Amino acid sequence: MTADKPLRADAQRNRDVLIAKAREVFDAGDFFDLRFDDFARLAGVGTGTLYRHFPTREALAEAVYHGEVAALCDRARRLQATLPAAEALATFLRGMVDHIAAHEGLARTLATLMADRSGARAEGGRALERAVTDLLAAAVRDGTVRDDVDAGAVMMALHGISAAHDRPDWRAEADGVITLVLDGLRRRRDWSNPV
Amino acid sequence: MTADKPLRADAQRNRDVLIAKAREVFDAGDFFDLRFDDFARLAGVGTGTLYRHFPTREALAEAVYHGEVAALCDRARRLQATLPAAEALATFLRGMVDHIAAHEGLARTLATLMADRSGARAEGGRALERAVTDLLAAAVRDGTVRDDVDAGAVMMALHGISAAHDRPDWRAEADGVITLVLDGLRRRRDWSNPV
DNA sequence: TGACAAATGGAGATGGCCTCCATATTTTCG
DNA sequence: CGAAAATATGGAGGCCATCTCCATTTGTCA
Repeated sequence: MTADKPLRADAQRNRDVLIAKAREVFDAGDFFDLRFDDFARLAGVGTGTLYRHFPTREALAEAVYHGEVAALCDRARRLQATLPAAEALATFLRGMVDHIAAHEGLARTLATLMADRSGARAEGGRALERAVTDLLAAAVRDGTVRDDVDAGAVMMALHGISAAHDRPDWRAEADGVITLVLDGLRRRRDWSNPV
Repeated sequence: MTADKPLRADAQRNRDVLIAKAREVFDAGDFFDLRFDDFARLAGVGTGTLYRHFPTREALAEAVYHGEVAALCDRARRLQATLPAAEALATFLRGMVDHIAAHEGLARTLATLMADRSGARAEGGRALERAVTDLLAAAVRDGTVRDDVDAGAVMMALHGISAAHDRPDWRAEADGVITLVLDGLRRRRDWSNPV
């Protein structure tokens, strides 16, 4: 999938600088006040270079998004390797809310730029869903989480959280949703499914 | 709020034509393939007229959105006046899903255009929430719906539904969510809150 | 009906987006 | 190592969508 061609050293360097600068500007929420050409200057490259690497604003957004997703998946894997399953899941989800809260501008900018028919968005979503599925599966194997709920539900909750960013007290509600989800997932003796 | 100034007759006519044509083009999903000036031609007015009424694509989107919200609120009020409360609520929510399903292009276009800091979006959301609140309150008064859940939860569900439009079998899932919500709202004898 | 106000439309200025290519840098190979 | 080939760079300039401006038309009011 990402096996295109090995980039020349300087090209790779420029590409990385562009993505890093983009994340920075996205996060600050300043991206739409900027001419695309000026963004090139800001990153210290010529416009030609910018356009070769990223033909459109959207392409740039997709690259940033891709990196973000990769980092999150990585984090999920690391947590799963070092913590008990249930704890790994909880830590990951709570961390997700922290992450969204800390990078509101980034989330908003990415959402705006990829609102229209972005294959990358779907692909990233799937990658994240796979990571969550793994976390869940481990917890189910542990016996700490019920086995009749799949990752889709959790993903919808996360999606809802990140989409509702303008709610007055978003943070409290988001934490509430996560608590609800974690609580709901816990395996327990109940009326319909006695353990 | 909308008490600016009475428009001259021809101005009002042009404005209406523009909004109607915009809704049509949005719905077909063709809006982003169009030069803004060409849209003016398509609606049968000069570019000057277009720009006087709607300085930006976003302004046009907000006007369409506003109309859409007004129609939905109207529908809620009409249902509330002619049906038993619980039925009115159910019909409204189901109709909401139908509406979103039938106007996918419109929903997508509006979401794209108003993704960025749109006060109109927030305002429309509040108007819709008020309508749902009224429907709920009536049903609570009837005794057919529990009284410890507010409209916010329902709004989040609707929001999630309209945002997840690209899911493979969106329709089934959406219906599922509505069923879940309606079911959850029904007043009943249960373990924690005996009636 | 006349006079004033409001609205129109489209020609043309403006300025952002993107291409193109002469030059510079990296890599490969003798 | 040095030269040739391959790859990448940057920014001047063309192109075209966006938006403004105003001479003309249309509606309103007395």
